[in-house]
Amino acid sequence: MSLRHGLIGLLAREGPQTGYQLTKAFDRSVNFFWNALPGQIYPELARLADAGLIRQTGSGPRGAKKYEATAEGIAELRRWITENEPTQVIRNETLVRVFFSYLVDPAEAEGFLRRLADAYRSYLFTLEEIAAEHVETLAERASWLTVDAGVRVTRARLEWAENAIEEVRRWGAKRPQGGQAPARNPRNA
Amino acid sequence: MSLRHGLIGLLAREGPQTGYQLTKAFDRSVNFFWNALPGQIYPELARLADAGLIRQTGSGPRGAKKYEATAEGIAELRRWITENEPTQVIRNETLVRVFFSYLVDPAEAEGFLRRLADAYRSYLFTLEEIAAEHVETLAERASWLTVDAGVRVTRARLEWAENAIEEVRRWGAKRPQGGQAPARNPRNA
DNA sequence: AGGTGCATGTAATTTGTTACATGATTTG
DNA sequence: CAAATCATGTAACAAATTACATGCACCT
Repeated sequence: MSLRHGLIGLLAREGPQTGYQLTKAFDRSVNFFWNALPGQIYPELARLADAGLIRQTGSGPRGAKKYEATAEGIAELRRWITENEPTQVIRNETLVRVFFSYLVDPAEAEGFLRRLADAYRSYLFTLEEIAAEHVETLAERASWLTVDAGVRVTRARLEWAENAIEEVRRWGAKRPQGGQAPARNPRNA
Repeated sequence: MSLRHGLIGLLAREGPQTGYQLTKAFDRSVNFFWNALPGQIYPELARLADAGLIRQTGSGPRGAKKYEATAEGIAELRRWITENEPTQVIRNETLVRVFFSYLVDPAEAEGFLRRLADAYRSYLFTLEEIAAEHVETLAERASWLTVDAGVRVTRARLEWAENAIEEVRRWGAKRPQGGQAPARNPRNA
């Protein structure tokens, strides 16, 4: 689990924050590679404070609690960053769909891939803009590395999708295989 | 959630199976992009049967239940494959580590990236072997597309990691920033 | 016949999502 | 001051992981 480490890290990186500020900070940075919603962040902050990895330093406007990372929290974060790689979780819904896409009308599969390619293109554009921003501190350089990873991977995915569209177009001639013939109009299914 | 769809799909693709056979089939195919353990698969099969998306057709050796996909199940799978893309979940622990890697000794960060690059290299090798296998049916072609996605993305990640190693080497000269100075020997932390 | 591993499953726990409740602040 | 929206949180639920229990089947 890296939500806890992401939270400690953001506190270490950007100073004392309230839960709300952290959800915003998540959106702007870590959220590119780790999603988290308020409903998970608030309880996790309470648990982290219990565990002594973060500490409440004061209060914000409306009963808000400001937290900061403790030395123990930062030590734990450091330990986690360099610990042995756990067998990593792979969870890619898109590829599950593609794996079974031979079951649907090739035109629908193609449409799906086109929408996907569009999404990759616009995401790539966003990432490239961020990657072009000026970078100075070590923290910014580390952050830039994650953006660069996003750029390279998204580029690869886009090229893949464009290729896959061509491949699926070639399926157009044949009937889809397996199971019953797909409904031409899914609304009636 | 695509576990349920993965299970229906494997039953549709490879005929009636027991839970155990499905966990094996998972390992060989879908597992490359969607992890699932027996502890999740068995209960899910029971739920799918309840919902009428799969059906028990017979029994295997030791009280094992053989399932097959029903027409309803396949219809649901088709519907899901082409439905509008849900805002996709991003969850990449590696990048969380890299984002905060400026907190640790650059030598440790470099070591982490080197192990990562090694893992990518051997994974890439595996995928390239699979991609070179002979492909014939539509189902195999769809499967090949997912392997090709893996190859391209892993190649991009490997190139990224090799680049990132060079970048992190440049950090070596400077002190790590933020928080307290990292312990040189994490065992004493 | 007894030991080993195969195969199926359950239970407890953790993690993550969704929906909602509440009050505080700002804006018109 | 009323309406909108900001901000914090909880509760109910769903999904996923881990650890474990059980018993069959095969081999020697």
